[in-house]
Amino acid sequence: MSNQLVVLDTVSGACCAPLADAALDAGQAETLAPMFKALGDPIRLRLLSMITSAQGGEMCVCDLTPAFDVSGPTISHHLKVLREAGLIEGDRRGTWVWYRPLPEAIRALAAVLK
Amino acid sequence: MSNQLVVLDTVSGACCAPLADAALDAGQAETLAPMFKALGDPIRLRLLSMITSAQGGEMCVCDLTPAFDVSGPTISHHLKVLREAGLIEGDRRGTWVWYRPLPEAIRALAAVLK
DNA sequence: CTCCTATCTAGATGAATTTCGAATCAGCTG
DNA sequence: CAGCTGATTCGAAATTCATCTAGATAGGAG
Repeated sequence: MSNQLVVLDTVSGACCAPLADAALDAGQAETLAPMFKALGDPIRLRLLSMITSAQGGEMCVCDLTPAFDVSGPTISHHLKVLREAGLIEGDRRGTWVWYRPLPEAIRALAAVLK
Repeated sequence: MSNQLVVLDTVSGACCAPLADAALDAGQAETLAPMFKALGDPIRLRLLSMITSAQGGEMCVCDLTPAFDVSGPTISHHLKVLREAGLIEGDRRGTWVWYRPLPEAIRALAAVLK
């Protein structure tokens, strides 16, 4: 049941002390960096903000794609990056795919910064 | 006196509403993404955490470099990325260069995430 | 002034990223 | 089943990135 490599507690969303309190060790940095990296693109940042602020708590790809000047496959790629970073999750419901945020992960990032 | 393109208020550290409150516009995303991108590397994340948690509020490059397995120029490069992202600043004092965090910028990122 | 140390800059290289069009897959509808 | 629409995957091109070595620059010590 226990996981020996828990760095990000998916229940509490906790991971590490705030930056100002203690330096991250290499393992914590390896866990957190890919999450920040996923936010390091303007399209992905807007995608996450649209999904996170959506009323109903989730958003259809069909509503995300037309908000950008890039192709559908490119949006799909960026959503995959956010998904693999553990920041969002999505599921198909019939014709459409809906994405919602994973708030514990986002909270963990916020906690490290402050 | 007023600046028409202020996205990040360097006095208050404010920038944008939390992700959950409103979607970022393209301009805000273009401003914030490079800052998150700078955090998207494990070495840079550790550098920032070491600098930010340093007692005295600043840290010498000579104490940062030996904590990593990469060459001096590589550390110098990563410090430059953090500097250009507006997350840290540094100055030479005699032989050594000292870096300290820019807390308004870090607070702005934290505010967006929560 | 000359040497030594700390840091940064320049240039090169291999790996990763962004993006697209084409092809594929999932599920509806007639 | 055949055809349509939404979304993802695939493969390729252009760009960016992390890292190194070598060399430059800044400042202190003899």
